[in-house]
Amino acid sequence: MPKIVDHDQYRKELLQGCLALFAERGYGSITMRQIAKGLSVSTGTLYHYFPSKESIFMQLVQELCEQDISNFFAQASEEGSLEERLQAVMDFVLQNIQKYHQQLLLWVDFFQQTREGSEAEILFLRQIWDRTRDTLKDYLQVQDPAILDFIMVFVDGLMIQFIYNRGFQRMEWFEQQCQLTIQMILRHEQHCLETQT
Amino acid sequence: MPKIVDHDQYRKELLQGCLALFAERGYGSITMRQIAKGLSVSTGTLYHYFPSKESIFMQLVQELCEQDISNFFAQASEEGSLEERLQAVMDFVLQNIQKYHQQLLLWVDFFQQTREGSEAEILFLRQIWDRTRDTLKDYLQVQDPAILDFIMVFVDGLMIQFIYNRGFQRMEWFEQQCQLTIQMILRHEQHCLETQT
Amino acid sequence: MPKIVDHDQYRKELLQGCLALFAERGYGSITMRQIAKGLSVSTGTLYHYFPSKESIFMQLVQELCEQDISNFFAQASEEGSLEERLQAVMDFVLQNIQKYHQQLLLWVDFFQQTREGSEAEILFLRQIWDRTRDTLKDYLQVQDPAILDFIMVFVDGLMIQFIYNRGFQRMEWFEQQCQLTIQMILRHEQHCLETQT
Amino acid sequence: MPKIVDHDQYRKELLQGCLALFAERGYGSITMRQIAKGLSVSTGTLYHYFPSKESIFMQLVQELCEQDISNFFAQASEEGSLEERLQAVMDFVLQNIQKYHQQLLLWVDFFQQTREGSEAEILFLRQIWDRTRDTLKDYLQVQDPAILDFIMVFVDGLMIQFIYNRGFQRMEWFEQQCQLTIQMILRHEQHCLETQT
DNA sequence: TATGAATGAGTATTCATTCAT
DNA sequence: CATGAATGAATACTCATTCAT
Repeated sequence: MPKIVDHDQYRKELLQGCLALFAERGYGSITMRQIAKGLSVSTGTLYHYFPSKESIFMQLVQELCEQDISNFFAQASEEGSLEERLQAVMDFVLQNIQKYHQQLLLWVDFFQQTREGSEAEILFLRQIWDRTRDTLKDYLQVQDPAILDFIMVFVDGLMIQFIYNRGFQRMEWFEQQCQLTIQMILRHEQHCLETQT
Repeated sequence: MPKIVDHDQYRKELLQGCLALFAERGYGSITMRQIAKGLSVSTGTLYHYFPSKESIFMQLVQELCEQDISNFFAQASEEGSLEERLQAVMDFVLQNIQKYHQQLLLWVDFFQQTREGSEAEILFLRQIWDRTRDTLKDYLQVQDPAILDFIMVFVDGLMIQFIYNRGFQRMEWFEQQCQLTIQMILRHEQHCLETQT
Repeated sequence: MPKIVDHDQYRKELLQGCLALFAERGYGSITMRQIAKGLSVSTGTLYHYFPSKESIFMQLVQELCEQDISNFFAQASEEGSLEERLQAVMDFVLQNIQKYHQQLLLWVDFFQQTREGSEAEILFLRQIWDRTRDTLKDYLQVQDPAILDFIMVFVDGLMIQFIYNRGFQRMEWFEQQCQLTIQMILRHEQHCLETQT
Repeated sequence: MPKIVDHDQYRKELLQGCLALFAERGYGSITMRQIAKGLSVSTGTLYHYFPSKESIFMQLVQELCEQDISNFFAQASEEGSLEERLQAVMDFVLQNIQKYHQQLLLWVDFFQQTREGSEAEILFLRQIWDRTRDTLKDYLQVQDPAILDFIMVFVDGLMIQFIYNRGFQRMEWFEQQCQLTIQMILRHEQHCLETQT
């Protein structure tokens, strides 16, 4: 009988601990020793659960994404008009803006690091991105893919603002931008309906 | 390798050479040896002009901002309707997407680097953002500041897409997003005019 | 002006120092730190002169082989009968038996290490081997390639004996084996001449 | 994985399994985890039966010698002329070249390992060599001990070639070398008989 | 001024070994 | 007996920086 440890469960716990560490120092800057120390395990143990630093990152991205999606559905009502659902999405983004801003930093850092990297990782991340988009599509029930992409572009742009301004930007500004965008989308949808008939 | 007597002038020339190198490999990944090689000087010479790697980076960011951002909208024609001018802005962005994407990368690197840094740098970048917005405002003659911010958010979001997709995304996708956004803005402006009266 | 060092000359000096270190501990067992320490330089300096541990080994093998050849010709007379020249070869081998035994260990160790290794290294060593054989061929003026291979097989076998017996085998035994082999080869050559006519 | 109660018996079975593993990857390269995996046991179990990696290796060498070497010439027919019997020996060597090449590798590994080791192991291997020579002597009925040693030197040299060339050398080359050597020995014996009378 | 040789702590990763279960 | 999680020192190699020339 081995030491009683739920390998998979413990791996996820370590992953959770990694989020804060990566966010704090960035993918490129943090070392495996620092991660191990931050998690209060040895480097050997770290490698027992993850084959490489890159793997930690990959698994972390996946885990975060899955959490995001389930967190969102735990909070958002599946009912309501398009406007209400757009509002729910934006509310969720604004509530988690701190967290998403960290995630964006992580992603960009990673892309810097693996600039000439193998296609496999890029495709993997691509899939996660696609999954998020599909979830968004199902929730909003918007048919036009361009609108979905537009929303995600907008949210990413918002994060960049958050980075640039490091919290100096007032929260109201973000809310205002969201309202503006929601109105624009609604008007666009309205217009499409009208021109169709 | 020019034999320039003016220390400061030569320093700036070296800095110019660094731009492409940093953009190509990222601050974290490029080594001093690679920079030196890329500039066709020895590491010793590099250290003669810059006290450290971080110093090169900081000076580069500053230099870039000083010369580059102010020219953002210098090219576009001052004539035409709002739609034409929005189109001119988007065309300009798409034409220079490669370049702005590099700058965004540099800035994110900068923020990673100065994560716990002094407020001075943040304010400095803030000023650049404001200047860019003012230029945009003058050009588009749009009164609503939220719209201007929205455009900049959108452009930043577009850059993030460019990073994520590393050229996998077709150019048409970017053009489509721009058209969508232009139409949304025009419709918004139309709506504002109608409700005002 | 750089620090005055003849890069290539110093590299060869380091290489000389490596011979003893490799021979003492084996290619697989010795570490780069130990090599650096043994050469009284830092690991950084070691990597300044050699790109990798494998490269040190490769260059060492080449250097040793070149030295062997030039040492041999410095000693051996180009004149004389086949018997005298065979004798010169065997004398040279026996005189350097200690050294060759170390080299053989090095080679075998290396082959163990790079068992699944890239073809490049194997081809490189192959070339060195071929060069030795060509030199032997020119010296002995023996036309039959099988005889040359036979001599090299015999010498390698002798080294294995030296390893197995670690000097317990008396020197006379080695001399006796050499004489036996020389006589066999001469008799073979004689026979070939007779049957040809 | 048999469930054997006899500790010692099971230990020997594990040892048998180790032979292929060591031969395949070499003492230095194989890890305890790989050995454990290859034997379908856990590392803990491995350490239950053997105190260390080195211990496995040493016990393996001993076990191999005990069972393998004595069977070296058991297969060959006891009838026939000297030529036929030499041919039988060479055929046997060539048939088992793969296996003996592995054993030679193991022994060289052993010598690398025990470079500064106790004399006991060396004497032990010496005995094996002597026993092999005695078996060869009985089989070939050659009186001259130098010839017997010569044959063994030749066979060892052949193995070294096998290692160096890693299968690149065609099998015909080995056969050719064997034929050459047989002819040389026969001619030598002939000569001895002639000069004796 | 300019060079590039030298440094050594630092990097991701491996591995023989231990030990709680 | 058996397991495999845990350890941490060790590995090959890197890199910002220094400094003699």
